[in-house]
Amino acid sequence: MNNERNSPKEKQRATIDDVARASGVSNATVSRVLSGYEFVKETTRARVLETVERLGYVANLQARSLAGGRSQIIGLLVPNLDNGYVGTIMQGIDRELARANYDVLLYTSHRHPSKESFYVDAIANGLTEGLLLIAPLVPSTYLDALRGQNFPYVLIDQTDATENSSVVDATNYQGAYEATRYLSQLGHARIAFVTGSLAVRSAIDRLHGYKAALVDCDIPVREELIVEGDYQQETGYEVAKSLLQRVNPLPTAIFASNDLSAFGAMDAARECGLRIPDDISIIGFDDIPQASFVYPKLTTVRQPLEQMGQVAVKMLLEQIEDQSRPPQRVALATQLVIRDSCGSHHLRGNEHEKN
Amino acid sequence: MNNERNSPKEKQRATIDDVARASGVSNATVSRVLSGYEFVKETTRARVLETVERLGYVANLQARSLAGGRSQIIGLLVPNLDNGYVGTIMQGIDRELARANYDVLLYTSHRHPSKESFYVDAIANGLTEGLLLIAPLVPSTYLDALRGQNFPYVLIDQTDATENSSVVDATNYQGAYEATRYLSQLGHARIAFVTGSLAVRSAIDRLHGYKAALVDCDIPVREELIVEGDYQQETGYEVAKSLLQRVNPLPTAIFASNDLSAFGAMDAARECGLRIPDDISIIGFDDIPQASFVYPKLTTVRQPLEQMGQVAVKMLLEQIEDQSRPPQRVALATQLVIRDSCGSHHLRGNEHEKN
DNA sequence: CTGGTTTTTGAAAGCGCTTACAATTTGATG
DNA sequence: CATCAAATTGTAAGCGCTTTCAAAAACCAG
Repeated sequence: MNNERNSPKEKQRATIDDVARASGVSNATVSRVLSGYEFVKETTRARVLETVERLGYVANLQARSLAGGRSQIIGLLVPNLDNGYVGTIMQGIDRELARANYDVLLYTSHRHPSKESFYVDAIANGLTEGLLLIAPLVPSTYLDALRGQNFPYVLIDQTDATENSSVVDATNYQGAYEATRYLSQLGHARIAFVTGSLAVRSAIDRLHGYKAALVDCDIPVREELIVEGDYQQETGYEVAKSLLQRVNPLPTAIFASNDLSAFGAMDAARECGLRIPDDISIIGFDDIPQASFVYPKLTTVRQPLEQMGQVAVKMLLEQIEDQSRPPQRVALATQLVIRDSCGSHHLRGNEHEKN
Repeated sequence: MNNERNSPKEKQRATIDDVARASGVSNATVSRVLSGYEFVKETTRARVLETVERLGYVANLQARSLAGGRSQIIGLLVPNLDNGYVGTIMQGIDRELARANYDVLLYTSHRHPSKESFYVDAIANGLTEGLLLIAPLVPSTYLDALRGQNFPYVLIDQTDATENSSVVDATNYQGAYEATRYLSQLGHARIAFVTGSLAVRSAIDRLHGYKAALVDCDIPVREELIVEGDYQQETGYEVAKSLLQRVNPLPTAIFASNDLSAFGAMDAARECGLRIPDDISIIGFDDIPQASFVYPKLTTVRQPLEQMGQVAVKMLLEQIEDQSRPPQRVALATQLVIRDSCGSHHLRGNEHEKN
């Protein structure tokens, strides 16, 4: 039974036919065994599996998916990778995907800044079965295209108020509301706010939450205390700095729309000689890993980032399974995480909370 | 010419045959046009391209790579994603890959903690043309397997002292040497050192560089000033804290093996009531994005992370092009980046450098 | 045993593309 | 205009797998 006619150089990888031959069945049977088809005799199944093991056979993905099977790959479009935000979401995505035995084809949204639609086309046309978009800055024409092809996708922390898309995000409005009320309860009345990029939905929601809470707490909304950032640390630093130099009297608290901005604000405050939280309280949003490692530890509104990733994957897989499933929107609850960066405004000095 | 027999539900995607038919040539010709084959008549090429455009045709990757073409995909194995380190390298990888029109299949190394070899098998067998491994913790059996298959791969910031592998890293020894000497020149003689995981090559090299510099500066190497970390911020915090509580007299400087550890050390120092850099200097390694945004801005040894990613990609692509190309090792130069976290030990007080 | 079911398998037709190899055109030369 | 080489295009054989469809085996009641 000598089927070895490999080239001398490199040993050929075993194909399904090799396995079939070696276990004395047809390739169809091997295929059935491998895809968990029900009606295969137990002994045959065992024999095939043994051969697979022995030959170290691994199915060729391209062939499999070409032939109509699944590629077991989903696409993931991310805006960047240099801070923990996206990474944390990806952690959740990865975990859930591993469970379902899927792999990830990674796309960075800045790659083809010009011909974006072509890009998405390529994604949807490639071997991915579905697409996950994290905080996409993509124009909605993108999504229209995907929807047009009935291609499964889920938005995570989405930008657009796109209808008809499945999306997972957090309760941005409520989170911001609570954070603001928390500051108010600590006695703060001059609460500055650093927004995110206002092109982005979450940023707007957080801003609304902030304002609503002020109103409910009988604190006037003062526009000069609201400055526009873009979720970047550096920008957070800059706008906070200029805010602190410009406004008089100083705010006693700064609410930054995300942790990165909050870090920037912390630096700005310190550079202005303000102690945190003694002279000024700072609160963030997201609770990225670094939040608990800056000094002082940042009080922030936690977004369940990992969980968001997981939920998104589940939704996507369901959609892949049943393409007719209507779009779903899920907003996961945020949670105020009290650490050390906020102090009471009544008890100024050093009696701020620690935990 | 009615070839439309699509199911009513979803519009079928155009295939190469559709394009061929629509432009009155054979699919072989279309294929030639698309793969840039030389001997195609200009007018034909134009006609085909026009049709491609019109039909919005995008080649099916699976089919293409099955048929022996390239998949234009490489695998990327990363240890984690929640700090900027890996992300920054990926930025470089992505940029270079985009240039060559490749995509990335992302693998996280923690996914199949048990059957790792199977995992790598699957990678090498899948549709990737090559593999990039960032700071892999993989046992060398992994690599043996890859090498056995003559599968192209490049290690970035590698763990093992594996021979016969292409690897890209930075001049860890020299970087650590310089940083230490810098501290010495500032007048420090009690310089503590927080290592990385000593299972990792870079950590060992940095430790060696530190020690060598001490020797060259006539400073005795004192083991009690060397504590073992693992490149994590939290661990950096813990070991630095216990160091500061244990050692007397206190070190006047801490050299942490990476920025994350340095951030941890900064927190620990502050909690011990030490001012940075007035009471204690802290220096890191890596220069991840956050380094310039912590307070005070971290003086550190810059690793050209993006560039490392780019170089690795170039090497990998070369290897894919010419599989017989022998492994290459490249160490990119590190560079001391002086910011605000180190002060002179002679001029204590507030005359530390700023830039 | 026999006829009818139910299980289990195999044969063969693609999936969409690349790539020899062969056929056809075109062009240049004598 | 015939001839030969070069340029251009078409034909057809897979790549490795899934999946009908139908045949072969196995099983059961009568």
